[in-house]
Amino acid sequence: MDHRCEHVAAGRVGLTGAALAQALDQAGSRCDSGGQRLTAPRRRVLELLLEAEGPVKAYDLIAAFGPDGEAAKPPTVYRALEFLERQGFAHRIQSLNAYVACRLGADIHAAAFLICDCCGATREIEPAGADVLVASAGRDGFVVANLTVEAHGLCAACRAS
Amino acid sequence: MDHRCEHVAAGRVGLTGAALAQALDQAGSRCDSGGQRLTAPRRRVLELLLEAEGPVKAYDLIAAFGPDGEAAKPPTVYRALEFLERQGFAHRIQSLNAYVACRLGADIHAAAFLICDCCGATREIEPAGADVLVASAGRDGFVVANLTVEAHGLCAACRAS
DNA sequence: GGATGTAATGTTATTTCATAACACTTCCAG
DNA sequence: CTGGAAGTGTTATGAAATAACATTACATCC
Repeated sequence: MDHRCEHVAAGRVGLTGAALAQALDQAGSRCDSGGQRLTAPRRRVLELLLEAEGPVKAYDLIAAFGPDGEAAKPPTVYRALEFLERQGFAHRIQSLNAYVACRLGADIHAAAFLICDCCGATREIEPAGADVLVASAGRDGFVVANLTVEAHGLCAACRAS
Repeated sequence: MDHRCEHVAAGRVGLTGAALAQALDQAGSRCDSGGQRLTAPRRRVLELLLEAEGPVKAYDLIAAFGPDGEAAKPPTVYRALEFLERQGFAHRIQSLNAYVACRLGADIHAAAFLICDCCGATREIEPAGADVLVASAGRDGFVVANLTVEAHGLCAACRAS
C-alpha cells in the first residue's frame, strides 16, 4: 500500500496563479447557483487541495490552513472537507485516509482512482464498469447511493524503471 | 454513511458450532498447503470474524479476543488481520474502518461490498465490472494489484419499509 | 429595520484507529 | 544444536476523526 521505491509522482502539478483563481471562482459560481455558500474556510481548504499535486492528509490541511502557517482546529477542516465532498469538489481516498480535489467533470459524479503504490501518483478516472456493478446490485434490490472504487498497483512510469 | 433508521440487518448470522469449526479447519488446511501458519492469534481473530454477523471493528476484536473476556493488545489483532487479508480470509471495509470474514470463494479474489446505510447489512459480491476497470487502467499502463469496491446505499428490505 | 430561525463557525476535549520500536519465543533448515 | 526467519508480547505513541456546546453570520418575514 505504501511507497516501495524512490520514484516520485511525475508531471502532475497542482494549480497556481490564474488557473487556481479560476478554479476557485468556478467553484464559487457553482455554489451560488446551487444555493450553497463557498465560505472562507471551505474556499481555503479547496485552495489547498487544488494547489497540491496529489492526495493530501487531513492533518496536513490543518497544519497549512492559516496563511501565516498557523494551524486550524480539526473540525474546521473536516467540516469543510465534508462540504466539498458533498458538492463534488473533492473526494476522499479511503485507502489512504487522504483527500483530493476533483479533477474531472463539473458535476457531482462517481469517481475511481488509480493509486500507484510506488510513486504515490493518484489519478482520478471515470469508473469504467461501475454501471455494471450498480445494475448487478440493482437486480438484488440494492440501490447504490455512493460508490468507492480505488485501484492500487503500479503506474506505467514505475513499471518501466 | 451510518444507520439512518431502526432497521437491523436481517437473516445473516455468523457461523457457530460445527460450521464454524469446519470453516476454521478449512482455513488451516489452506494455510498448510501454502506454507503459511494459522497460528493461535490468527485463528482466534478469524473465529471472531466468522462468528460475527457483519463487519467488526478492530477494537471490538481486541476487546473480545481473550476467551475470558480479557482484551488483546492492538498489535496482536492488527497483525492477525493483516495476515488474514493477505491470505484472502478476511477483507477490510475501508469506508467503515471494519473487517469481515470472506464469505465467498476459497481462493484469494477481488471483492466488492454492498453496504446498507440503513440496517448496516454488508454483502460481499463478485465485483461485476471490475474486469472492465482493470482493462481500462491497463490501457494507460497501470497494472492493478488490488481493487477496493464499496457501494453504499439501501438494501431491498430497508427500501421496502 | 429589528426579531427570528437556520446555517456555519469557533473552541475544547475526547474518542477511535493504527503503528513504531524492541525484546523474546518458536520453529524449521542446515 | 545452532543460526536465521517468522511470529508474538509489550509499552508507548502517533494519526485520524468526532462529540458537544458556545458563538457568530445571514437571510427573510413581518
